[in-house]
Amino acid sequence: MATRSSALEFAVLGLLHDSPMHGYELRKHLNALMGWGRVWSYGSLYPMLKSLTKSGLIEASVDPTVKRNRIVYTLTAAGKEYFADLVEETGPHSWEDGNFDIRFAFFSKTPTRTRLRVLEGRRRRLEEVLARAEDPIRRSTKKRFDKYTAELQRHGLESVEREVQWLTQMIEAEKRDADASP
Amino acid sequence: MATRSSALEFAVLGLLHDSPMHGYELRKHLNALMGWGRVWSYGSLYPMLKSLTKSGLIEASVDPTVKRNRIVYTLTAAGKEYFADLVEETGPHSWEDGNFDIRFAFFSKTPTRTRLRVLEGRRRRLEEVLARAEDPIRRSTKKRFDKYTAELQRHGLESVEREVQWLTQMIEAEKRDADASP
DNA sequence: TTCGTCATGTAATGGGTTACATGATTAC
DNA sequence: GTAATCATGTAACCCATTACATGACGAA
Repeated sequence: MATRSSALEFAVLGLLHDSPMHGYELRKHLNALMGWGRVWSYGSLYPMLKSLTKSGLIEASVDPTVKRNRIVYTLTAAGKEYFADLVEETGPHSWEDGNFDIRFAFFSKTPTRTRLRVLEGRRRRLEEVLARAEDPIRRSTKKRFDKYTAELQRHGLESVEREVQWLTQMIEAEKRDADASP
Repeated sequence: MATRSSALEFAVLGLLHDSPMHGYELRKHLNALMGWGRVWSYGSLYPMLKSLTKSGLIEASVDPTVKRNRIVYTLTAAGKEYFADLVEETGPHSWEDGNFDIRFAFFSKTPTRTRLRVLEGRRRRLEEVLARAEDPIRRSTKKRFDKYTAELQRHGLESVEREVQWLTQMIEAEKRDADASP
């Protein structure tokens, strides 16, 4: 049974799902995947690889084809199982809020049903944010904001609205796909 | 001389700049200010208030008008000075990247020149992100992404582009204001 | 031969959260 | 009288970063 794991752990397992890699390579892929935001340092990556090895989710081996000091990590059967469990997690207090981007990045390894749960869950929570912000009771009692604070608020809500729209598109696409294929 | 402080510290000082408050109240304002994202817990707020008190940047006092167990904090002269220093910080390795939102939230307490530096700095960094992403050399050597990863990438870049546009608007508004007033 | 980048790691620190503990006050 | 919210705090943990340290390999 998989319980809340860190973003990095999830990403490492997800990447190793495709093919074995060594740490340095892994980090490059990691940062390419997430691009703009989110950059992980070696100071967190290498200890994570050690810890995952110790718990048997990945396996370390030295690549014999190169002289270089490379330690290649492979996902074990237990690791695959664990990752599959993580991917299914969508409970209300799950870690999906702050790590939606990573979850989305590994949607190709996520069952369609779970994909929909994740997308709809996020949309629901964002809509709650919008509802709270537009609540007339709150608005009237709320302290007056200065020019910049108000603009920050407006811009933030606009971003949230846009993401809701995007999520809706993604959800519709998922549903079309689900209908099209058995 | 003020060096890198935490987001919470900055926000607390900024809020107390307006008026004295007690912890509970402070947290509500904090979370209203940032709204959607960023929520701080008491577990970080109260220790921060203690530490700021110890370093003399804020002053604790018991509100005599209420029986309630309230400790009201006031920004000291040293605290004002320190905050002013923090607000000026815009160096390349400053903390402005991950905390742009908070800096923006307190723009009304930031000199116009510094405001422009912060806005333009952020725009420049975001434009670098776009440039890297659109670099044809990188694009050709880059590993093929699956459907979802590609969409994540696309959506991320779109958001960045939109923020660049927004920043440009903000910058223009600042310049207009600067021209209009002495 | 020197510079960039590949490659792996550790120790100290940071900036928080979670869960817990306590109790007063207000609204129903 | 009881539930919600006001109000303050602490201890343990978490997930990461920063700065440092080491060294091999390839290209100019």
